[in-house]
Amino acid sequence: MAVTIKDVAKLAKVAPSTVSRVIANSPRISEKTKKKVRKAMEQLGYHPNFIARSLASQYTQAIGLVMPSSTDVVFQNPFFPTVLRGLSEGAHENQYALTMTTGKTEEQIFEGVVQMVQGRRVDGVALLYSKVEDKVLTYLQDQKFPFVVIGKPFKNVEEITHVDNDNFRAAKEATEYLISLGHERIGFVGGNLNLVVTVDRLLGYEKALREAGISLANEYIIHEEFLREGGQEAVNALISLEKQPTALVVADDLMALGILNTFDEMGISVPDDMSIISFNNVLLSEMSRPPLTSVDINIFALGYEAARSLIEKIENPKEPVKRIIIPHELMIRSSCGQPKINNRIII
Amino acid sequence: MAVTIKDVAKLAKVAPSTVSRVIANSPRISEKTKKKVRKAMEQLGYHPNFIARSLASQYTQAIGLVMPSSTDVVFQNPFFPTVLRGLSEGAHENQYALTMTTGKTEEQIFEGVVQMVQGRRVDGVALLYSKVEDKVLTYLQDQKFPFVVIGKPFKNVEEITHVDNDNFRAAKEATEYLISLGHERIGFVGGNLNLVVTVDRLLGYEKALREAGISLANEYIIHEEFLREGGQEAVNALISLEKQPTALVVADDLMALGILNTFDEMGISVPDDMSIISFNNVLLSEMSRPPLTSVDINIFALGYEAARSLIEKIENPKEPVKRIIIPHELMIRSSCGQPKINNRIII
DNA sequence: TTGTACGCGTTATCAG
DNA sequence: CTGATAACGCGTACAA
Repeated sequence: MAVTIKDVAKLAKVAPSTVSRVIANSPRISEKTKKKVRKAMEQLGYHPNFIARSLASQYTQAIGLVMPSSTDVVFQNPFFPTVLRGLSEGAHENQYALTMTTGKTEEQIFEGVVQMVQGRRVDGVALLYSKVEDKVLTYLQDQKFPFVVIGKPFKNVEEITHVDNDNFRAAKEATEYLISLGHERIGFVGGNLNLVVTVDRLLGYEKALREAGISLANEYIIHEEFLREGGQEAVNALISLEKQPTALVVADDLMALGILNTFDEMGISVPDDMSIISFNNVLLSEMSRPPLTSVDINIFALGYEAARSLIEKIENPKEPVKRIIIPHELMIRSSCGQPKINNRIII
Repeated sequence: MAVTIKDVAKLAKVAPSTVSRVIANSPRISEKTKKKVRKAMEQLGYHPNFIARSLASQYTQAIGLVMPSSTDVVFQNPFFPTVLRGLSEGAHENQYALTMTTGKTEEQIFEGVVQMVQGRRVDGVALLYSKVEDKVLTYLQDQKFPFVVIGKPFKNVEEITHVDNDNFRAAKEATEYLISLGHERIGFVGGNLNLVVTVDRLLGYEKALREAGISLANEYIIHEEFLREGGQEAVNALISLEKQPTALVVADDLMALGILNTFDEMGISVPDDMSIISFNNVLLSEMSRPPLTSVDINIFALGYEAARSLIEKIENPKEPVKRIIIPHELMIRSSCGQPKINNRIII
């Protein structure tokens, strides 16, 4: 059996409770005994047992991460390693551990969350996605269990602490950028409409067009699952139109890659024949040909702030609901070509 | 406070220990009392407290995942979401939870592992990487703590349970494939030599050349950090050679993407002027232009089997050391062109 | 400033 | 088949 607080106490000739207080660095212990106890801990190679501590103190110093369905293509997105990194850093800085749960079906995920929460395995939960009508979210609200969502909650936005980008504005700006380049027939390719982020970006796109006096065309708006196949189908639909768009707002870098590919196979040149702007600015977006103009949403910060705000909420339950908006930034590369109007390049 | 085993006991009019046995589904409890107790649990919405259970039973039903340094570019690799998926599934099937730890520096990672292990937060640990001289690995061995590594351990291969591909053979076959296509000047671009996988693949490459009677050329072997910049520098070095290689074995898909890009910028055509074969077959390898011929190493299976074998080891400490080799498969796409000898395409 | 004693929610041992 | 009772390792009133 491992060395416990009692062993340390015995060696240091103090009571176990004293050792406990030294660990907690209680100010009511004299420096002298602290030194003595610490030396004993050192000698024995003592490490506190988190489990026992959790049971006694009723908190675990761990936060639970809920990932989207692992079968979902979204899961393959480089987005996740990056949020994880942010969450990990935010958690680490506050000495919190990370426990994650996934599942193939929604039901499995839900079960996993219930286990984490009811089993008291974690002090709080971070949802790494946001979709409409989410059972998990409702459950957490009912339980009044501390949680934060990365992305914008589908409803009750005012009551749920969340970390998000202003995706509406980001999409609006992206679209406006295309408009400023002289485009008027602009298409939108989005992912699953169940994801709130898709909706937000769609709305921003529409708003920009409306403000510019460009009428919306339903056939310019397409939704496909993220990634490769999605890209292909989207392109086919778009290309078969009589009046083809000259530019595309694509809701995700990976999907944009797929689209880029399909265009290439069809001999359609990006950006000469078609401009593309997308979102997330994952590492790959600068590795494509042409490199993608993409809206950087600062994924790392999303994770980092999520961890921080969640921990804040855990440690101070009275903390008010917060909405943290991470700034975005348009990264201009080559997929929209040089700025031009009437085919004349502007300098 | 949440509902406990005692509350259930009271309602069902039995002793707490009986409830505990019902939870464990002990065969020594009559069906009648089981029913009665279960009904009470249902009524009260009882969920067992994992923490308390862990303390009493000395096992946590959780496994710890150790990721490589989060600052490392490797971390961005789509490899990780996929192993995670495998691990998650393997763990889930056995009702194990997943706890992860990362860190910016090696020291941080090490600390995290010590916390997990000594803090008794997990029953076993999976290392999601394998590098030379790893402090973490040594520590786990010293502690005789159950663990498994994904990849091949640097040393003591016979004493460490691990899940790996036969990267030596995979690289040999990949190289042989290029040779069979008529190539003789074949370069190798690998990542960090601290990673065992890099070494294995390099050795396989060399073996294939030797067996084919092709002499090794040092200037054909390049090591760069994975990913974009690495690709560029590698290409520059290769291109400036008097006798340029006609084909490249690249140790990672992402790096191959970077290389592909650089070639494109330089006006060098893949596969016409240069063939490329790489490893891992991540989703992106089919999305590049040209789509990459890549060795599929079945990343999901790596994770899945790692979880399974780790859990096996946890639940049966006498389990012998195991080496699990996941089969690989060459996915032929377009980056090596059509098979040809002496410039004549074979059909 | 330190020690004693109890409780956290379970499992496990030992009677019965 | 079931019920007391004692751990598990630590935190914390309360007492000293």
